[in-house]
Amino acid sequence: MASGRQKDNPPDPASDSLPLIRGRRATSYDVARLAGVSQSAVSRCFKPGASVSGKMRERVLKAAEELEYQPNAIARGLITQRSNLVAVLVSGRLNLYYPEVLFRLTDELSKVGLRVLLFTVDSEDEAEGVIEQAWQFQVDGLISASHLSRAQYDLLQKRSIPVVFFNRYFTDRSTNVVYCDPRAQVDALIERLVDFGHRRFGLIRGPRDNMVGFERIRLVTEALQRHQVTEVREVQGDFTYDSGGAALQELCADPATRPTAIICANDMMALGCMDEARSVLELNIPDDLSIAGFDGIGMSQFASYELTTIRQPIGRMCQAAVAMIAARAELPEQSNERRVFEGAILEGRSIAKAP
Amino acid sequence: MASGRQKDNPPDPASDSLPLIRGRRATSYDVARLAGVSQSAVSRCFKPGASVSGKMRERVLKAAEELEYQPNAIARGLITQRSNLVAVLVSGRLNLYYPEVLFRLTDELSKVGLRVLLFTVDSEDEAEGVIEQAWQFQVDGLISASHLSRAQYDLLQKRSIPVVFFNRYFTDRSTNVVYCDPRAQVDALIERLVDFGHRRFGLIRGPRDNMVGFERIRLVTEALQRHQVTEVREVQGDFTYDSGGAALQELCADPATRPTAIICANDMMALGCMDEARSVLELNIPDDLSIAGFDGIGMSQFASYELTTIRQPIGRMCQAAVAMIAARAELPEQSNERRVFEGAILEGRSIAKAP
DNA sequence: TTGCGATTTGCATTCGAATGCAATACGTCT
DNA sequence: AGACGTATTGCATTCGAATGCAAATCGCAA
Repeated sequence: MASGRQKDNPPDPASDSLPLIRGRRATSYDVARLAGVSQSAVSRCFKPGASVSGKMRERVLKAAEELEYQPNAIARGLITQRSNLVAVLVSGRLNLYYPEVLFRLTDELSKVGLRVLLFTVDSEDEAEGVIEQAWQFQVDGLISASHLSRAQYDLLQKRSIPVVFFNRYFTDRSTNVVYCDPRAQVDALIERLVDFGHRRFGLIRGPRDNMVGFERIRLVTEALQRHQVTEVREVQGDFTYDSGGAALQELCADPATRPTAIICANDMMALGCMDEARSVLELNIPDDLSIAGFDGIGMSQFASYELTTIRQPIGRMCQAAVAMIAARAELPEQSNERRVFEGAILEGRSIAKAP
Repeated sequence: MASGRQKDNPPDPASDSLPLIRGRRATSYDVARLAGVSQSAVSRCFKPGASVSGKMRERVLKAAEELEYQPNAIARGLITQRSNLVAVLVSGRLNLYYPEVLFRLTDELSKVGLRVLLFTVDSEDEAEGVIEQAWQFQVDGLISASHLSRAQYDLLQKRSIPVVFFNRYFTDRSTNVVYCDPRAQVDALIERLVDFGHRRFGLIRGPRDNMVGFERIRLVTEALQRHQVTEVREVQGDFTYDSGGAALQELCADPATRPTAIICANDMMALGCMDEARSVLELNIPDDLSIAGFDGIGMSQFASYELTTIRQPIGRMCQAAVAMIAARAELPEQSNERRVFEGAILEGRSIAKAP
């Protein structure tokens, strides 16, 4: 055994012990010593607006480079009370919508010097642990693309951890939130479908606790009412591909009264729907059945689908979320803000005249 | 109002300063004072194997609960030299293969008490910054599902940051790596295709610097040679959906000699291929053209595709990667290890007898 | 050369938890 | 009761960088 075997040469005092195990890193003291200045000076050279003379900065940076010194973010965080970490919470690992968001958020955060501490949850109660972890790591904020219970949210509030919800909002509390309001596009879409002669509609909802999904369907319902469309049936989905197919089956149980147009609360279900329609019900899209969705995920535009959908401006939404969280990391006690973006219709080939 | 209203018995000297701004968190000192013990005792109560009597533990935990104390991971990291952070580096935001991996890795890491610091890169030179950041945050390890240059890798080595590559390997260095060897499945697949009468093959490569993609195509090529298949054409792709379609066009430029079977270095290109074949070339899959891929991403099994592909056991691979990084976070100087997993053929409906 | 204000620099302390070592407390045995 | 061994506990220090304040230095004018 060769390990644990280096404590037998105690003579040397303290200074030249650099060829160390476990790659001991240079500290600001090491740099200070090499440059012949104080540790504070080193610290200042790495702080943007600090008062340092050009000469000093030069010497320190040279020494730092020589030792490959990089400030220790952990130690810095301890003293400044700012970790520069932002917890990002995503759920729905099954929903390919989140990866796009996640990557964008990561990019935007890194542009403002914040790092992503990633958490994933399947169920709501897992969020409990996430909050504890985030708290332990002193995150400067939390961006949640997932549901948080009222109690969980209150806990974050009490600990003054800024929270921004991404595409989630709630009726039981006021929060910071970024989302997309598809009202105008829904109206346009429904108008077009009605003009195309559709009179029987099927709507596929999202999971029950999801306000965004709920709201989308509500907007659709209202628009349909405005057009005096009465034959509207809603069925429940859960945002997954499979649930889209299952929901379609439900809607088409009686072929005589099956809808001629289907609106899904998200794209993934719409894809499931299209596939089920084609491969099981042997319907032609869009000739036999029109289908539309929400989100505008990349896949929806694959040649097999070319889904007509209402896209969210994900890029701008991510920027907004990051701007909001960054501002609150800086100045925690800002009032809540809602940033609402317009959607846009992404023209596909999944809707047509009613058969 | 019943809250925040217990400071009107002022006799005690310094202890009642709790209703603080900016949600000042309780520290181990606060807990110690409340429990009437030393700070060290508190610390020990939160350390698994420490020497604490039952009585003490009980008192401390009660006080901790009352103050909602949670140890500060940042401070702990500073003294223990262990951040419990693992950097995870993913690229190819366009490739839906990574999200699945990312979510699995996150899960597995959290099971062993490690948190994910997420980094995304588009190009290789961005990795430079990632390494600096990871270093600043004292990560205990790095799992890379992305390419790292030799120099970048050496830098990590020098700093003794353990690295595990996920599905990436290199010829110019020995590393820790987890990957899937599809040899057996490639052989079986090619044998089947040849039995089906295919004699003209098209292969779509991955990006040039990607050894995994290269190796896949190499295995295919060798298997074909063993079967005396000589009409094999390779074209270049970059793992994206679009590049799959473009590559197919290239392969089918001359309809007379177009391949009857196509093997793509990943699923995403295979999907692009299928869509291009159907919607532009008006070919039937699998009757006119057989297509196969690699990875086994979720989408490949959507009804529109039902791709025959060679799946990687992502779950086990993620577990392995996490186990490797966790072990090396504990004991850094372990020798490099390669964990190789078998693939599995995922039966779809995208291959058939040659036309 | 002296003096005064404006910069720079260093000193000393701080953040919150972990831990080696010494000091207790506890238990057991004679 | 006395002696000794073990299990707990507390003290003091440490990790690495940031920062308020005081000391030192500089520039410039009189």
